Amino acid sequence: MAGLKQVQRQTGVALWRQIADRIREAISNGAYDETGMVPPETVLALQFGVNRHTVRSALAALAQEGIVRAVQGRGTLIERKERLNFPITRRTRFTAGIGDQARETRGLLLDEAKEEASAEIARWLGLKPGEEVIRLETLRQADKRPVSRATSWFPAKRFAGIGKAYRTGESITKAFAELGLPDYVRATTEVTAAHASAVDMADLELTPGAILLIAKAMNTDLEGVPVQYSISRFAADRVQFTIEN
Amino acid sequence: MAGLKQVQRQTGVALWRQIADRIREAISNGAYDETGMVPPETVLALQFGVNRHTVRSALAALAQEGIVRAVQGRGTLIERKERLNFPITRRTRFTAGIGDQARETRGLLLDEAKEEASAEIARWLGLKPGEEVIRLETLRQADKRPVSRATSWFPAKRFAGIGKAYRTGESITKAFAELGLPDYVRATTEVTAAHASAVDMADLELTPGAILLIAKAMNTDLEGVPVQYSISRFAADRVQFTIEN
DNA sequence: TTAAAATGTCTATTGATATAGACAACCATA
DNA sequence: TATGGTTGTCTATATCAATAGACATTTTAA
Repeated sequence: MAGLKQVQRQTGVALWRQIADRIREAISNGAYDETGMVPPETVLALQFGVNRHTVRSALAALAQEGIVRAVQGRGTLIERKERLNFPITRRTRFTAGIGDQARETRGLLLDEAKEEASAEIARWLGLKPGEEVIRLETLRQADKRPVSRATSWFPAKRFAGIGKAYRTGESITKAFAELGLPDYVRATTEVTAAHASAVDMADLELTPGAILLIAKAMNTDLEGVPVQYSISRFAADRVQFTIEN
Repeated sequence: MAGLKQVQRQTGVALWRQIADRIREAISNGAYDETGMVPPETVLALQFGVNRHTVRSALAALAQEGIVRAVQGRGTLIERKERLNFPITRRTRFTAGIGDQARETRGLLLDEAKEEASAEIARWLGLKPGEEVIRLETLRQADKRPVSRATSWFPAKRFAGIGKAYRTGESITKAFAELGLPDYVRATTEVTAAHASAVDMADLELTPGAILLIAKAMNTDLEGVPVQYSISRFAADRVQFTIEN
């Protein structure tokens, strides 16, 4: 552990940020579960091969995120540690998927717009380019913590009023049900990862350099007719996807 | 586009690296396919709200990676653009999954060891902790470019000699076949994303700050008996996963 | 009560990052 | 062949990132 060069210099990523990222991940993976504390600053400095002040910068950033809390004389305590699991199945649903992993889940409608389908959206929804679609911008939370930002498109003709339905039910499943679609299935999911954009960073309360897990998904009704195409961005250090075959 | 603050200051990630990451992604997404060139430095500087010299640092980094090539008087040409698609299905296979997306695929055995199963590995493989397993460290390439680094565990009793079989066949599927297992299926896949470690960075020829897509997978034989547990790390800007339900 | 161990604060110095401006070198084309 | 557009190079300056050392403050436990 100590000998391994875990951080690199002159790469455009400050050492304190590389170290903060590694510690955040170690906490997520339960590396410090025995003590509930991060190792002392001097020990970390030795492990990473940097000055103690550099480690302090990293810990300050994590404290800013609310992940750790330093107590003079005692050490640096771990405040929060979470990684939600999302099953991706033929019947993938956000709220049901979280299940008992959170006490309270919410879905907030940030924006709603009716627009003409781009070539890509039209292809996914089986429409002609230019046909009307409704776009919803939603933010999903688990226990008041933002988990994902999603952009969804629906055929406007079939799902007029889905924005209002989502706002009251706070869930796509409920909104569909209210509009006369009791059931739907996941057809395809594409998963990628990327750095967060500035807006996603703000909505998901992330720090720069943070990673997003991105799921592009298409849902159909039971006849196989596309009903929704969505691009969901998840804070990568808070979730994992599970695919059961 | 121009008004959007796409980069942030004083975050521990240098502006030139943030810009390099965004341009690399834009190239991957085909944003500059019309011209085959990156916009002029002065235009990019305006778009990102930074000095032209900062953009030049970003482009120099991308040139170092072999993604672009600057030509004095003409502009900055796009050299390489790639994003492989990996279908994750009940019959997920690396080589077959790449299909015609690459001319040549290889699988190199970096290391092989017989060890006692940890609690986690034992759980995944349905063994008792301490039972012997074989661990393979492999590097998979497509057209000479590294695509993924994988660590795999196999029950040692059943698959003695799998290291040698992999070395000759350069594929898990072939190695299984040689050891008398003609077919196997993917049981579960867990997908996460994280920053690359120093060793993965070296093996996958990545730059710091780079993102990994991580797939933890368990394969079984047709009777449902676990035959392999693996942790594969993919360079996130070179691949995407597709899940068909 | 004391000592050890931990975090907090301050000063100083060096190198990397970012901005700014000016001009050279090169390419395509009107 | 002249011109506009583009990348390449140089100098200068200000700020951030990282190291180094010293010492204060707080907690825990001997």
